Amino acid sequence: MAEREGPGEGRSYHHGSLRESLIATAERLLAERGVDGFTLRECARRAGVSPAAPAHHFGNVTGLLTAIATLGFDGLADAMEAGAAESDGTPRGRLEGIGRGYIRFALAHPARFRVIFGRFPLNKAEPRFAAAAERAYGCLAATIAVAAREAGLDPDAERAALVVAWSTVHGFANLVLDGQTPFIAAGEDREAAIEALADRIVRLFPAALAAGLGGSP
Amino acid sequence: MAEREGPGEGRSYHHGSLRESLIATAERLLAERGVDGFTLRECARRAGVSPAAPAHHFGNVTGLLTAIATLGFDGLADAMEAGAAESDGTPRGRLEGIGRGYIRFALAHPARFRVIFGRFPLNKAEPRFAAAAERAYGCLAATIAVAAREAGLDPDAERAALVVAWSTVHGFANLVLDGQTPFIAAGEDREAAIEALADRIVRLFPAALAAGLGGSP
DNA sequence: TGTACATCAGTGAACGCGCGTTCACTGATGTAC
DNA sequence: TGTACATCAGTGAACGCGCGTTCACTGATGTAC
Repeated sequence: MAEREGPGEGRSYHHGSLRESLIATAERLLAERGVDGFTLRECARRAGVSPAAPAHHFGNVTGLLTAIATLGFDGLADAMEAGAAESDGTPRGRLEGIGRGYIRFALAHPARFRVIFGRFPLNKAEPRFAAAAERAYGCLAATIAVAAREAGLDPDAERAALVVAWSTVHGFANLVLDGQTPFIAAGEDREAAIEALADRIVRLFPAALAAGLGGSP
Repeated sequence: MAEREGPGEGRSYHHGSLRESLIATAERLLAERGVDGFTLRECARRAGVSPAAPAHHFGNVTGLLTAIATLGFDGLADAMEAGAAESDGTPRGRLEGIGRGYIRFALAHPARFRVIFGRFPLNKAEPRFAAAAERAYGCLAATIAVAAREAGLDPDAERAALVVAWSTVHGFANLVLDGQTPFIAAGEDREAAIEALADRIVRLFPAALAAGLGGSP
């Protein structure tokens, strides 16, 4: 993955895997410097390549970001499916599992997560991108649908359940990624606290949903 | 507020309220164009003023953003307090109220909300900014503390309750602001759907929290 | 009520910079015969 | 197995642009006497 960053040492004329290398570099740059500070030239520089090289693979900056976003939606769907597969297989267990997967993915791949949900210029008509986005959302919706059927929710309540579940994991991921964690004490082990909180959130929300949605006026 | 945008028509040499005008312009620009597309020069241009003028009021771009963020935290605290004041006054009611206020603020002032939580360059040591930030967080924490005491939560559970509540409203606000609302049908009245969902979320979460947190292993 | 003068709040030209993209090019690769 | 040649994947210089900030300046305002 970091195979050919920085110029020099044994370069041949052809890079060999510039496409992948540029994506990896772009992700690192986004994670480090945020939305600003991300430039195509800087990506090229870090990949040890001339500023014109990326155009051969991505056309322009939107193309590169769209490639990252596609990886993002696919990875998000994978992570949610993996989370569901780890669960006990019950509708609630699977709901908990996709929540776990969602948070795990966001924290493991901040750049992909941000590119998906921030308002970056993306080529949303690109077929692989559109397919990946639909797959990720479909995974969430299907899992909620099963849990909602089990809980006997009407369509309005089902939609509210989806929005609450999604909002909760999405909000938590964003707060952590944006460093908005005043609830973690100064001396505390940050990593451990985040993991424990994620676990509590995720164990909580399917039960809370079913309970709360059942009996509200 | 839009009193003196665009040059011409009756300008005197002195603007009169350039500071306020620049803040308003910057917010509009941020809401329109997002993080990129926001530049100090464009603000000055829209305020009908030379590119050097903002420096007299804000020093530099970080100063302007910090001023917006200060308004943001103060407005967020105000909105939460107003939400709590509208409630029935019970701990759960007040918790529901601050959630309502949080969402209301975020949707009404997208730029302020984003500047607070995005990773913009801010002068966090600026006293008024720091005070506003602390006030907003304090409002959330105090309301949760009362509700947690009533529900008999231990400190770990109280913290989880805070994080869940905050995450939920924060996540919903972000999804809506980022246009990530595939759960709203194409033909549907978007405004109305968002309001109805916000209402359901907010009515749900205090009850769900108390129920869910009580009996988890 | 006037007047001198300090201070405030703007101007506009200029700076150096890094950006995305284009262009004609060239070295490397792979394929047809 | 060789060889001609098309295609691929890079180079590096150049373009025009808009940016944040600086600078010396000037018009307007407000205050002391």
